Amino acid sequence: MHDGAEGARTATLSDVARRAGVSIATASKAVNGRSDVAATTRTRVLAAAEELSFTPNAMARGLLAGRTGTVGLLTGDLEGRFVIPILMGAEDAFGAGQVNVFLCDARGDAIREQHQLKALLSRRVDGIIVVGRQTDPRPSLGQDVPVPVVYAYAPSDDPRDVSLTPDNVAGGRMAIEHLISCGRTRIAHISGDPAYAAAQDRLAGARAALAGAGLGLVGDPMFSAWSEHWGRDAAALLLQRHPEIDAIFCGSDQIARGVLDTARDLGRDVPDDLAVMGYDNWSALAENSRPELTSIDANLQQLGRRAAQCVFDAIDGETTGVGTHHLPVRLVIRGSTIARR
Amino acid sequence: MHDGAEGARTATLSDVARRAGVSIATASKAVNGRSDVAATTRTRVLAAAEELSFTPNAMARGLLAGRTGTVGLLTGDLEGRFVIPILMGAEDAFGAGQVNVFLCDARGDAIREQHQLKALLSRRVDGIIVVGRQTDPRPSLGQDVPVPVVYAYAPSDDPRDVSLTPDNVAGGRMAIEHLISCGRTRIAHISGDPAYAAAQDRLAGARAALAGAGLGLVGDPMFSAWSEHWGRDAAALLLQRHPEIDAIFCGSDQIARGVLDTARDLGRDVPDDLAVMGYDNWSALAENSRPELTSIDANLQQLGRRAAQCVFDAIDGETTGVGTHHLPVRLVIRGSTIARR
DNA sequence: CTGTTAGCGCATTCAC
DNA sequence: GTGAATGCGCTAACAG
Repeated sequence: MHDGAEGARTATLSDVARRAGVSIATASKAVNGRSDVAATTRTRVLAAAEELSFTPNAMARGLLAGRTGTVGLLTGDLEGRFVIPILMGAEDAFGAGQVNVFLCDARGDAIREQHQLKALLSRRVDGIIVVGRQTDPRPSLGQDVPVPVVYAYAPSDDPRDVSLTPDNVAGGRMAIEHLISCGRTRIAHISGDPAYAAAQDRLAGARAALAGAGLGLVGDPMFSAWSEHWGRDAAALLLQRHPEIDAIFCGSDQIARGVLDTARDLGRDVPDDLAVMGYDNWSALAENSRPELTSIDANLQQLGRRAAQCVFDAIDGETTGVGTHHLPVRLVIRGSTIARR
Repeated sequence: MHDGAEGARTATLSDVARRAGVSIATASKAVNGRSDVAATTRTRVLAAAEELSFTPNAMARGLLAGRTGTVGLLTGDLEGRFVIPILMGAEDAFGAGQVNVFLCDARGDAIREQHQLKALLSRRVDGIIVVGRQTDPRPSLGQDVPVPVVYAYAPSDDPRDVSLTPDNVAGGRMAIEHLISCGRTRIAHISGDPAYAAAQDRLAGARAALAGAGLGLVGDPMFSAWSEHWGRDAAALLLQRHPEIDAIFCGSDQIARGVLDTARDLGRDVPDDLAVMGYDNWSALAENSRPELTSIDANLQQLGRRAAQCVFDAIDGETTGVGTHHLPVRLVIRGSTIARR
């Protein structure tokens, strides 16, 4: 039980020193494994520390060192599916290096974000990762933040900042190349909100790949919402208008799920008669459909780790190239494009 | 840009004091809004602070105060869908009270958890929330942690600890009561892994509600995995064996999605011919099915806030009752149990 | 090898 | 009202 009012504060180094019968300085050296301490003294100190369950005060340490061993993770919206894997990757990378992470959710509010930033700076974090929920550029925190800042997923709108974002253009290209390699030539595209850079980038990649193969999209790309409902409705319209279609590249797994639903209703066999691709590789959706969904994975956890690495490097003075870095994505093939046998 | 090597360290209070031509003590009082400072002096100090963009060092403050204004969020698995809303709720509740949150993911490893705990204590967090990913009891951190600990979602196995977990028994009861109120009497149950307390608790609640209405479950409850695939397979078997069934209560939304799929294949109309209920109210699934899923919501964000409140109270010495508290859940009615008109 | 001294940045006595 | 002094817990110089 933690002590409420009475004595027993948590032990300090001077408690340990007193109990071991040495000076504070010696105790410090012993605890920190410095070499210039007699072996016998060291064991005595360590024993005392153990008995008092001494834990060094990281704040006092940080005060001296000028570094705190903490970083801030500033996110606009924890709810977003994409933020979590990035968070995990970053926490993982930092955790291995004895760094702890402050989590701040600004809830998409710029004012709140300023408060959080202020709080992080007052905690003297050694660096900050800003995680957005879309791949559209977001406002920079500015150039006068006294610690390194790295933007993940949503790049900063200031090219002087360091930003890491998934390569959606490459993703669109890979998707189409995969479909073509499966022998498909009459390919349509159903995506989400056209205001998203992600939607436009994936389409651009898709178009480039099609053009490279001397092909074009069947019909106009269809944009609306990133939802299953839209996927169903769009597929119904599309398949009615262009029954010759042999593949649909979807802008998200949710949309793809809807497309699968409609294909089933219309008696179109997937993948033999119609190949369907998703995007995001959201396993809860992609691995539970009938058939399972081929998709593009943005390697977000990896992206989080890379962001952490950039912050580390920047803290050590090694400056990562500024600007927006587009990180590679990955094709995950499942039954919706290639029949299982 | 943050300064790499050269001068310009972040300003300290003594910088502010010097610039304002006052002593450190006076500067401190002015900055902290203490009353015993002349108005003119205060404005002068504040101006100086502004010009130097002075940010008080929270560590130095914490060193004096004995409190850090930080708490640890120790989770076994960030991947889990259930921990995120809890995290959000807690972060939200703390954020309002000027507290910052350390996020630690132990990745389900007990050793790692010990390390993380040690790190949090060394950072002198004022309290800790332990978030598990299942509602099964988990090992206690022990009674000798020097700060208050609250367990969220996964309760501690030690009754002397404070634990907050959703009331799955009530959830099961509410589900059945809703189905009965919809006029259903031949109700079956398909759930996930029977080793989960959640599965057993929901079933127990369901049985109690059925018994209260003089009813029983049709067939044996079916257990396997928390997946859509299982939902599809189980429903097929169930509806073949017991075609008279008029409602299926599912242990998760994923399972319910599978059940809906099979119902469609078999030509059973939902909800007229067959009512289907999910559990968890996972909106990505529940709001995108055809029809949309009635489900039980565990109010996890609320649970996170409550956990934060408990930690706050404990820090202030007000001890929340120890033991496991079962927090209320909520019925969310959609088209899978009541036809839209 | 060990202990003494001097701060890290700040809030709090208590004299003036 | 204001400022000099004290110390939170710890580490880095030195001096013994």
